[in-house]
Amino acid sequence: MKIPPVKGTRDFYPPEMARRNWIIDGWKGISIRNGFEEYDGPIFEYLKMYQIKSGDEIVEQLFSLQDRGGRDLAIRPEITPTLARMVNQQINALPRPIKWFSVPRLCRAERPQKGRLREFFQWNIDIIGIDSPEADAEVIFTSLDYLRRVGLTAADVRAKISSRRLLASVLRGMGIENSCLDAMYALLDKKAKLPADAFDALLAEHVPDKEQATRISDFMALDSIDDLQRLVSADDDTRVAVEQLQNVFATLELMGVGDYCVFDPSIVRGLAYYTGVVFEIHDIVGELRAICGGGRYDNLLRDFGGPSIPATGMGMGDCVLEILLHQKGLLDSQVPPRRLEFFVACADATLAKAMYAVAARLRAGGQSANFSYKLGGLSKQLKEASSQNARRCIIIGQEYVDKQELIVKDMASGEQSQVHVDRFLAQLSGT
RNA sequence: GUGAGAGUAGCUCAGCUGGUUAGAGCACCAGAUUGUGGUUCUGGGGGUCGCGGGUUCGAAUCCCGUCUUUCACCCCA
Repeated sequence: MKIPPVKGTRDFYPPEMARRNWIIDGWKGISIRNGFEEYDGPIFEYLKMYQIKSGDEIVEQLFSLQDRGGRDLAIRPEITPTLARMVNQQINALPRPIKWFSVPRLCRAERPQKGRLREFFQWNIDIIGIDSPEADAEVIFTSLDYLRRVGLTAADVRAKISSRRLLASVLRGMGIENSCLDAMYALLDKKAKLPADAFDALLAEHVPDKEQATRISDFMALDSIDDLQRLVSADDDTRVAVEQLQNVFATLELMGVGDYCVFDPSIVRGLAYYTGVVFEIHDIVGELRAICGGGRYDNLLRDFGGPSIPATGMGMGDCVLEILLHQKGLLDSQVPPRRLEFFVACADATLAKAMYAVAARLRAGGQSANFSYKLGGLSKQLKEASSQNARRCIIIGQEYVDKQELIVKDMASGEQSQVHVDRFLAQLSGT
């Protein structure tokens, strides 16, 4: 019976595994050089944990199960709740600031489409315990630091930055009721996806007052925070939000990634827990869904039963990133190919015992080494060595029987030399 | 959950308005090559044409259903 792979999952054959490792190793390396420490949690949690902030609709998007004790569990669709739980658990013992990263494997029972699968990896970085805009800037910087590192320039990607706090105060300043804010967020979030006239039509539907709609539309058209003052009445709340954003942009400029960044009021982000700065990084054409997104969530730890501690963070999935890197020719050109240090071959089947022994001695010395199971001709063995991308071939022939000497062949240049086996191994471990 | 497209070898695909034994390239295996690889040449294995039903003398081809997949909508932590 042939069993197909599960919908929305991927098999990682060696070439795909090499890509995945390259991406994940890159994430980890960038996290560490930006001063983050790695953590992880279990791949399932209580189902309740994901209902706290998102309600029951989210349950349909979860892979949930009941264990034998009747506990309702869910495979993690995100790691932020786990992070909140872990931090709350040891909050008094943890030195601040908490700068942590993780690369969890996540599952969501959504219908798969381009850049979205049911199982994926997501790089998460979070800074907990700091409420200043510099922390938001650092999260954005670290995201860009990775993208820059893998070869994406300001001509390829754009960090679009806004603020929930700004949005709320501006909309309130325009006379939108507090109770309508969530509906407005959902609407404004669609702006980038819709043609201009379709958006205006939708806006008119939700905001019957023409003047109000025009002001919102004008606000949404801004691409610089400096132009903001002219359009909105600068009450205290707005002023603070603007200052924070200016601070974020100034810091990003100082850190050298200013040209990647732009103010974009249409960045709202889906879920309700964001409280301040929010951002998404997109491909510049806007053809793909967001490469990553994040922002400030100052209430989440409290919502999970802990003290009120500010936090800001980001998540970047591997699916969209991989599509973009592939499109830009930055994937296969950078993923390291399979490499084997040594392939040990023998000129004659009677020398096989020596071949195994030499291969084992190489391995004991920390070198990767293979040999052929088929004791065919030398030509066959070299062919196999070639297909495994071996750097050097060790050929065991009559010289080995006579004088314990190996032939060492450099596969790139074709040059070969003859050397005593003990001296060769000693040289290898010496360097 | 809604809508549209696609399923032929491991992969990318060809296969006319239904007609003998279903093809190519790449990949894989073997030989040319019994002490020297990458190139080349020759040969080989591999298919219940997604599955089930229907129409027909005859179906990879037409019809219905179903599954899978891709894309879009909803949603997007």
